[in-house]
Amino acid sequence: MTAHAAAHSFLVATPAPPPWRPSAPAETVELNGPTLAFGRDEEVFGEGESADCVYRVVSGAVRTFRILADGRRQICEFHLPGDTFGFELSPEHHTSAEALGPTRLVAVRRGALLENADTAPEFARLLWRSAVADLQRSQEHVLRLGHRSAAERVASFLLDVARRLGDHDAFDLPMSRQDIADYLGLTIETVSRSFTQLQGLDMIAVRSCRHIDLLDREALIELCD
Amino acid sequence: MTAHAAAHSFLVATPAPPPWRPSAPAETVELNGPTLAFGRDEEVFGEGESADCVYRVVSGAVRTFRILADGRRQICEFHLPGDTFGFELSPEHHTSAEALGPTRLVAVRRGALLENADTAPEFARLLWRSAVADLQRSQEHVLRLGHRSAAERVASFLLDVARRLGDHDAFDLPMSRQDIADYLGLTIETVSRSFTQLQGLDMIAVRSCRHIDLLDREALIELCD
DNA sequence: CGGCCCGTTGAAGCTAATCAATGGCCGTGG
DNA sequence: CCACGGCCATTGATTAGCTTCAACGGGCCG
Repeated sequence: MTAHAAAHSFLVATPAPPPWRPSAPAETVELNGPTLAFGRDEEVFGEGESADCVYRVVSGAVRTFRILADGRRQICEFHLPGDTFGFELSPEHHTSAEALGPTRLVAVRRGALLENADTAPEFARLLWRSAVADLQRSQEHVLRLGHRSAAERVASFLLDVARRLGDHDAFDLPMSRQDIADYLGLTIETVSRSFTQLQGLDMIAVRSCRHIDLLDREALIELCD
Repeated sequence: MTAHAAAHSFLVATPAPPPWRPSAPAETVELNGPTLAFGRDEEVFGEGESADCVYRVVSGAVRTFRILADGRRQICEFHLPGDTFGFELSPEHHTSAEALGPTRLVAVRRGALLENADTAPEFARLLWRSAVADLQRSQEHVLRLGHRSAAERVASFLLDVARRLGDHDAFDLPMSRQDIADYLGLTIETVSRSFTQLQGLDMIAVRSCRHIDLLDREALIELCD
């Protein structure tokens, strides 16, 4: 159904030479292979489509989401460079995925983990860690949504995005206010007011819509635990 | 630190004889081995403790949660019979886990997936599917929390628990109202009012605090998509 | 320069939180 | 067996915060 479906069959991912070390903070194994390119709002996969592959973000960003019966959109997760997404139990995806802007992805066939466990253990380990990492991001998102005020959700969101983009104090948000609202379970107006509020408290500076400076990380962390 | 820590070293999990079939709805591979017994509110593991094992629920139920700085408790997930929990990237657990009532668990050493991928592929596949299932439950929970009213959250929660307990119209909730509130990001009063409201709409019957009848599944499903 | 899209700001309404009190179930002890 | 006490759940009244509806502003592109 999707334009890139035919490309999947010859996509490969090979383990890199250095051995895996348990304490290494950065990935020591990389996925290589041809990348798929997507433009802004372009669909990677749709809800109900066959889930043949999982995807690793090389550059850009992706949202996975579901459209509810009343038309509201809930974004399950944003996937940033290094993240892997699309893990499914069933043969079909139960979310849709779209690129936020120009994005490059590597696709990996489902089942590659178990098939390669003996011949390429580092590769299997990487896929395993990717799935567990995806699980942990989802659990953190639950903590972000449960019984928390709008400002707390936005503060937690900004700290999370900053960390995942390299942990700098200044960064560009890859997503719109509407995306953030649909991610945090708020309205676009409430998100906007929360940005203004955090700026008034000198915790952040909003240099432009997308460009954020974290001025007081301690205060932001305290705000959301 | 925990009372059962010494037992972990000799816990085993062996694949069952029947071969794995992709389309089988029920698990065709089972984890066997000694079970750990827990009483009501007893701790399985605590936040920050070493994460040596993952756990499969044999009977009873478990909550995983975090205590926030202001004292509020966010329950990340309830784990019912057949569910596996405790997957971690880091060497330590980042949530705590407690039994809701009398509960039996099987513990599986971390790394058992990759170690056994060649010698016991069905077992490795089961662990892999368990982790992905845990991920999917977490993602469904995000959908349950994001931008939904109290009644919608409770309806979705009841349908989910009913399905996971065998999909009968009558069942007993293994958790208290406070547990439900901390799971759905609501207060205990709002949860109680939502139960009353759903009962007034003849969608459910609350025979006792814990015993629920689903009277109109269609309406409940429509309420929460 | 003009139009459009996205984000921000303002005012009013509504939902859930909070504060407070009552009711019901169950264990213990009289 | 019944009485009492404690815990949990329910219900009521008020408050706070988010949503909704509406208007304005500012950047970007034709």
